[in-house]
Amino acid sequence: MTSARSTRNGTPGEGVSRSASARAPERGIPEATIARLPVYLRALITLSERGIATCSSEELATAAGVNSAKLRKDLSYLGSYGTRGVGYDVEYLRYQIAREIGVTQDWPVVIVGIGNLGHALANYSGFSSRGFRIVALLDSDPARLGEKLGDMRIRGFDEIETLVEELDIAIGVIATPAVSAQDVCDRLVAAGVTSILNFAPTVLNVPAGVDVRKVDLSIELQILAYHEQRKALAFDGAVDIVEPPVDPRVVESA
Amino acid sequence: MTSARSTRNGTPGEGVSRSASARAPERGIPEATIARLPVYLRALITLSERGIATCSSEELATAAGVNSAKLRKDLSYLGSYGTRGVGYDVEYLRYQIAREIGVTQDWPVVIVGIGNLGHALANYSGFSSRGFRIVALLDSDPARLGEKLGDMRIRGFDEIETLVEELDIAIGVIATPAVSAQDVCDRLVAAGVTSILNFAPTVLNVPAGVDVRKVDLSIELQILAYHEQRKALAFDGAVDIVEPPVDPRVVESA
DNA sequence: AGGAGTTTGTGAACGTGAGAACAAACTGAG
DNA sequence: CTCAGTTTGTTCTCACGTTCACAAACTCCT
Ligand SMILES: NC(=O)c1ccc[n+]([C@@H]2O[C@H](COP(=O)([O-])OP(=O)(O)OC[C@H]3O[C@@H](n4cnc5c(N)ncnc54)[C@H](O)[C@@H]3O)[C@@H](O)[C@H]2O)c1
Ligand SMILES: NC(=O)c1ccc[n+]([C@@H]2O[C@H](COP(=O)([O-])OP(=O)(O)OC[C@H]3O[C@@H](n4cnc5c(N)ncnc54)[C@H](O)[C@@H]3O)[C@@H](O)[C@H]2O)c1
Repeated sequence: MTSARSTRNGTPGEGVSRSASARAPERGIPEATIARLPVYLRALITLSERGIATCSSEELATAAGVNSAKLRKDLSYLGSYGTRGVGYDVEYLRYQIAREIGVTQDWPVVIVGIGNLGHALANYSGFSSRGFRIVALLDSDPARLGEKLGDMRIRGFDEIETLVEELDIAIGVIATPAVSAQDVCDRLVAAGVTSILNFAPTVLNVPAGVDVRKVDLSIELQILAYHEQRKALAFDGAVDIVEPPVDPRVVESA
Repeated sequence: MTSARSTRNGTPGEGVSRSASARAPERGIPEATIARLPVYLRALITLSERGIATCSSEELATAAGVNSAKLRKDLSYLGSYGTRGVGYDVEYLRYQIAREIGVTQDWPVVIVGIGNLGHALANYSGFSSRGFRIVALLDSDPARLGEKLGDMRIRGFDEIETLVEELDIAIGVIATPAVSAQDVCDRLVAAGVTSILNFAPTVLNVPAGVDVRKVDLSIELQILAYHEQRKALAFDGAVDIVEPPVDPRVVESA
């Protein structure tokens, strides 16, 4: 499983090579925080594009849609990049977050399964501006091979091993039907891919050391449906279904 | 804001109309549990399709990719639908979860922004089998109007108010560019939509009572990139970057 | 310089979620 | 009926995440 360890694109310089000296803020950042860093990064980019050079935690928090205390605590895990009484330098903080996430350089990405969804992803320009470069489009359907999409061509899934090695690909996107997803996943992992974004509605089994994230639209809709149903019920019949049960003391007289 | 309260499709009968008597298990189900119920539902459907009539919490948990204790606790919020010493009846539990989520009937859904992504969503057959029916495709680009997609036609965004009312639509999907997303959102909410699934990379502001969930692919990739970077660093330079900081006492001699 | 006004970074309180562990409830065999 | 074996539902504990609240650190004005 140690095929593609190479050097990858390790963030250069910037004091990580020390073993255990000076201040070392980058110990363990909570998952919940990591999931929000990209949101902060995006908010900072927006502010930057508007020509704003400095912002307070309050402003940034509003732009990111979170509580300002949470934002400050999140940022404090990265280090102390603000100035009390002033706020944060937008460009500086933007760079620090990008560096922490690891998107100061581009990550090469392969997409497997160029059907409905795969086409949309391949045509999407938003990835390249956010630290990713789609470098390969793979499909197993012979009818699709050779089809051009932008400046790329759909290639056979069999090329996966060669491509992963040659292009040093660490991240793969699965957009095949659910039945093929586990097979594709196994093959990706065997080829050396260690991070997978899965669009197929299946649970993927992967060995330790491989990260999987899933994007499941049906689940998102079902979560919305649950809450929607509750709202409807709150109007219709039982009123006290959302609110706390209202202390009986209040109605003692009746 | 109370335009579209109507009766919606409130789950019929099934003992929810009582005010406060008997056992009332459906008080407050944790968000984390709700997010997993759709996963369990999908696992049950798979088991059902394989002709399996009964399963233990252990088997279902494996199929859903979670810990069995967590699964049992999650299910216990819905009620007591298993049999000790035996397990769960697949069909029965499947129905109970579907009912709890609110997908025993179909929810009508509108998609706004029929570009790359919108086309993929509109062509996707997986929604209809999971409790949702796409009933309208809207776009503001005159060039797209009238285009046929399956058995549906793209209509102008201006029809939103009429459609929401006539078709009793509660759930909307936003697949427009980020710049338009907030406008579209405001208009959807004003028309009576109370649940929104947002694909545009923006934070949406909505009034209380409206639920928003976002699907942000760049964020997912960036989270993967973060972990990927850590893996790479663990090989390269600092080895103890993942492990706890190793007390300085150890190196006291130097 | 000093003091008023801002805003960060963080300690401490609180709430939510995960997992281990076990009693209660069932089955089936003898 | 009893007993061994199985599996659920629940309790308890710990870890994680959120929010409050405030001292520390800065700016700017007088
Ligand atoms: N289209 C959507 O909007 C949407 C929404 C939610 C989920 N999904 C999920 O995303 C996945 C893709 O959806 P889609 O609509 O693009 O499906 P699709 O059928 O249009 O495309 C699937 C593609 O994968 C290819 N493929 C199949 N097996 C393969 C294999 N073993 N190796 C490589 N390629 C293989 C097929 O040739 C096809 O081109 C599905 O799992 C679907 O459930 C799609
Ligand atoms: N395509 C992808 O794979 C992908 C991936 C991640 C995120 N996204 C996001 O999803 C959204 C859609 O992406 P896309 O690639 O389909 O873009 P697109 O440009 O292909 O399509 C956008 C569509 O929205 C329509 N539109 C614009 N303004 C509108 C308005 N005010 N009302 C109604 N319709 C309007 C446009 O006419 C167009 O048809 C974007 O926000 C994008 O960032 C897309």
